[in-house]
Amino acid sequence: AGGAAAAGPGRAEGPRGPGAAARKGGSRRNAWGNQSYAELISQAIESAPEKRLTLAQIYEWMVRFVPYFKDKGDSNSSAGWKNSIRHNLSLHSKFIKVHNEATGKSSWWMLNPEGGKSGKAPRRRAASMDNSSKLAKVRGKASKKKASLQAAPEATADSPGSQFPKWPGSPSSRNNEDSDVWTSFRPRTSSNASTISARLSPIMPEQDDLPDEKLLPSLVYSSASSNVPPTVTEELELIDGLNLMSPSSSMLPTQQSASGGLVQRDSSFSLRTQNSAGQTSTFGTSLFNPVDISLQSSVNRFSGPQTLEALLTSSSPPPSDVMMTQVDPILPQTGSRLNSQTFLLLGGQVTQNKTSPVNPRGKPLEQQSESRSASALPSMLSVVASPQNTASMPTLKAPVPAPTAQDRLPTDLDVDMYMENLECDVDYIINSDLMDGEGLDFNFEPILMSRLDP
DNA sequence: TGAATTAAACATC
DNA sequence: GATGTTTAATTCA
Repeated sequence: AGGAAAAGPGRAEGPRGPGAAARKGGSRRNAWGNQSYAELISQAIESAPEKRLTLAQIYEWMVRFVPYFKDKGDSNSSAGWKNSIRHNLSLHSKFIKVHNEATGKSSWWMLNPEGGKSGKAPRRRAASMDNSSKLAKVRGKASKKKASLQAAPEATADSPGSQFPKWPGSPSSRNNEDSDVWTSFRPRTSSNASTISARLSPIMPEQDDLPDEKLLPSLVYSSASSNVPPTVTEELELIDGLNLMSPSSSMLPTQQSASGGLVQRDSSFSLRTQNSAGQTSTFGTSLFNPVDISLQSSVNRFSGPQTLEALLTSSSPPPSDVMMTQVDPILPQTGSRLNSQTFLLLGGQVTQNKTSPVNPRGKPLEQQSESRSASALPSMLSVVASPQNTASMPTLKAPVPAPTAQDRLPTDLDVDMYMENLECDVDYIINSDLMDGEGLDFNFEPILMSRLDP
């Protein structure tokens, strides 16, 4: 769940598993550290407010945030690793490709909300297929691909999951684009597609009842880009007629977070710029890491206990430091600092960075900064730091201790439950207030019940 | 043995 | 040429 990043696994717990990699004190698994390409990619995507990046942006991210690739951005030295990046994107089901009609360029790559495990796509491993079966199983890749990419979305309407609901809120989503935003899941993930789309709905418990608390964040969010003009609201509503509608305005800072992760408005803290191609680049903020992600999730879901606590008690001190981080994003000069920060996140490779105050690329940051350096400002905290999220800022201070089995002791649990209740209530309230009931059936009952169920 | 890296063939735009 | 998909060889835990 939660894609690579979020969910438990967060990574392919392969033999080299999470642990191995990250902890393997000392030795690095790869030249850049212990993270796998898939993890790096996941982080890159996660770092984008919209949780999606084009291939080129992923490359960029690598070059900017992973020292090892810093000097390997040129075409000469990049062939290899870029090939690997592409290979990984295609190979792992945790990455999904979303058609990018807006720019007419490459697709967006996102994390599969389904998690896709780090693993291999369902399809993969046709390993020992003979040619004939291979061809058959290729699922008419070529043709189909083309069809899916060019034909109207509804083309495959019947094939379960081959379709994806409109995807509003693309960073670059301009009104007209929104309507065209659709995804074309590769056959590989088609089996999940329906599920995925289903998950867009805030309440998607049925699907696999999994208490997968972390699924949502990664997907649900983007619909919300706050830059989506009110007029777009209707479109948003198309998606399951749920949560997506709030964006227009209404959401108040606190409400946002209160909406229980159903709608994450990130634009507020995302840095978004347009490059020459007119393509909007948004990068993000919260950089990586399962931890960070979970943090994000928590935030979205009302920030979890701590925040709530803070809210309720209003005793938590305004995280001034947080503010600072939030600010940094503006400057290019933060490059070095950034990097170190980044690195911290990148699997604890602090060593490497720390020592090398990186000057983010010899070249004038400006250009990049101009168009995307924003990305760089991975003030991992920004997510919460945004003014809008002020309320939840405190969360940062207490970097969510990944809930361990122990943490999940009754007591905490109770608190969580309590929180969750609040979350739902708030949600309910918000929704009712903002949506006039409009026949939207937000029935949290089941959820609550099940959660409360001892 | 499976996950991951790397290389490369091949297709599409 | 960039982007994507696949296959295969190889390494590693």
